[in-house]
Amino acid sequence: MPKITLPDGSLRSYDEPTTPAAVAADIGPGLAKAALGARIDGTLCDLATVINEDVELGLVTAKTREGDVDEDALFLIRHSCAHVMAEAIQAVFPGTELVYGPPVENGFYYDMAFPDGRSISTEDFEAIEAEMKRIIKEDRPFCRYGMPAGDGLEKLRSEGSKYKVDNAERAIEAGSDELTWYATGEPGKDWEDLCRGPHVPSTGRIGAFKIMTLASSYWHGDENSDRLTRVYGTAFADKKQLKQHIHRLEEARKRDHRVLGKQLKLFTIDEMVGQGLVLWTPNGAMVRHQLQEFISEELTRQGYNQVFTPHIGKLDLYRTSGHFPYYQDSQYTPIIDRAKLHELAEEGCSCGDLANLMNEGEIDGYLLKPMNCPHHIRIFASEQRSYRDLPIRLSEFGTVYRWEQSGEIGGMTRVRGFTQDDAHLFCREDQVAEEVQGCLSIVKLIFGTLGMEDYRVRVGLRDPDSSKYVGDPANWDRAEQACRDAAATLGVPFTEEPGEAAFYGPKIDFVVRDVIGREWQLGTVQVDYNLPERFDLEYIGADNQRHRPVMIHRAPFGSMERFIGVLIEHFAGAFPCWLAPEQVRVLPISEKSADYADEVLAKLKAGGVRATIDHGADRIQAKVKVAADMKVPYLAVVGPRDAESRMVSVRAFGVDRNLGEVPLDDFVTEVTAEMNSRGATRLLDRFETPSE
RNA sequence: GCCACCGUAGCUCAGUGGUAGAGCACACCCUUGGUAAGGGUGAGGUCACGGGUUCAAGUCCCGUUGGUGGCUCCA
Repeated sequence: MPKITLPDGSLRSYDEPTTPAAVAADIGPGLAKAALGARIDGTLCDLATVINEDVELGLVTAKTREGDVDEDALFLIRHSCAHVMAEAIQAVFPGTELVYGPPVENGFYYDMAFPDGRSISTEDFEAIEAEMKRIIKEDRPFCRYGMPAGDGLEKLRSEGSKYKVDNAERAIEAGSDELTWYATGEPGKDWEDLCRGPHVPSTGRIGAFKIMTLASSYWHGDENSDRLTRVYGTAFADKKQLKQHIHRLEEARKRDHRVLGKQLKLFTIDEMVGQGLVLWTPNGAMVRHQLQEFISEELTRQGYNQVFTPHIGKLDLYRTSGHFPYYQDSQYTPIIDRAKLHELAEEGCSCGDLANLMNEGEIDGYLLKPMNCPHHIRIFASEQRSYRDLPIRLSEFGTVYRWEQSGEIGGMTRVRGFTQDDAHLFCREDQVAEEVQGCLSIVKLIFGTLGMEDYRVRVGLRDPDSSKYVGDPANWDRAEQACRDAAATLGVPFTEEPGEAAFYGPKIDFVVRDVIGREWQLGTVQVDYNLPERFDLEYIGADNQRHRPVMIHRAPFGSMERFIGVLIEHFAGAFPCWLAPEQVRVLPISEKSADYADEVLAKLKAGGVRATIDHGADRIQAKVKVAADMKVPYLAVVGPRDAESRMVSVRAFGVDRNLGEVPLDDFVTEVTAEMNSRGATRLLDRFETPSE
């Protein structure tokens, strides 16, 4: 006699076991028709799930009662669409083995193994989609049936799919005593897939779908295992939502930093120079310069000392730090003396021998630095240090080089040479908490000034069951607490992730999303008990004994490349005035105002404003359009009227009208004030502007 | 590195085996116009690179290189 509580609090009683579908039908035919699935005590289920006890029941429809897209509905639709796609692909490519097909953010995928020699191309999408449409039109029910684990495994083995057997074995290992299948139609007759569900009631409920792209993947994510083909698709409740999704992808593309980087001439990447090596063109270099200046000023205020170190260092340095032996795969190969190479070649030394000689330290060479810390450590070690000197905070915009796999490189977010906003703090154990805290205050300030609130924070803690960590557990506890406390002060969501600490210390990471939804790690703050040990660092304590300092690595914005890449997207290329490469463009109405326009330009430049002038023969409409294309924050339009009254007519990026006339001197003063205050005061505040 | 797609003028792109195109940008001329593109003329290409098939290749095939999406990895 199940009693069912609905989301509005109302109660329905049944004399015998029922299903969400039946409850929906009781409530009304509209709901029965719209329901795609159910939430039973919060768990997403099929509409056909039998209810034989008291539960809280919610029915899943395409839209929530507030009218938003229901994420659970999308999950059901996409998961179901993955089945339909798999069936269609098997129909078009007989012999294809299925591996795993889950819904993911923005869609779904299905990993599959094509029969020998067959491969799928985007040209096949049309045929597959046609087959999918046919299956959807047939509106076949998704029918679930189960079997005891042993019998189910037997069935799968007899069918001969090693991947599905593997999936089942994993499910059983995880504690399932039953395996379930979903047939698209009649079990035993129609297509089916091992699946725990849930699904929409029938194929016809998949409103709109599209196969998006192909990728390769590895079985279990292991590159030494089978290579699989991954087919990505997406599905929505209706065509309109699908269309909106595709439109959003197109819009996102417009603010992609790679597109804007070209359009606004911020940077270029030249295949002649090398993959993943960013050339900062003047506009981008100016943005970077302004940002570095901002960061540097704050670091000075916080007691950091700036240093400069070279781009290479001896191999032995990185043997000591551990970078060379442990992270060889992601380094450029070492630089070895030419004469030495000739000599070895004459002795018949092979490449393998050479690698061994380097690994064993028999020959030395130089490494393009993969990290800045060893250099900074040697600066610390260059003098005897007293406890009174600590903390010592050495900062550098330090350029490092890493060998990333070619398929990974892209734009400014993943590159092979990049400049970190790096610093290393050397402190006493009792100073760790305060120093970690200090590292975060700059993050707050800079993210705050830039209006970047959309980031998340991960606190990486040690895995309590592992012994791989170096350092004293009591110190670890304190350092972990310091990281937690510091993260809490940021006022953004943070997660604690046990097991995610480095072996040498706990850390705090900052993660942001780019315009196409990919997550990127920006900065990090890491406590390190390992390197001071490896380099035998010490200071003299108040007790006149030698002590080991603790190191903190911190690069809160990660790299200038990645950070500015993300920043370009954050502002959609429209930088605030203080960061913009070109802050003001002077636009004379005609040649008659050329002299006055030149005077305006000269005054702006004298005030330190990055201003240009457009003396072209175009009409003012064209000049405004061209300046808007470059997203110049302020336009100073000057014509005979302005010259007469010694004013400029102001127009601001993003405001589609002439804001009005401002006396020339006021204009210069206010733009300068805006620049110098990094946007704390704005010229725009002078006008009544419509809210953006 | 793996899979798929792509690389044509400075930029964005059209061109599906038969004499390389458009818009914007650029140069010159006309226009001197008050807030998101006035008009004309012109210059600009080893169709990423290397090989092959063909009477004929931007177009088809192979290789290389670079880009994009994804996988994997990430101090």
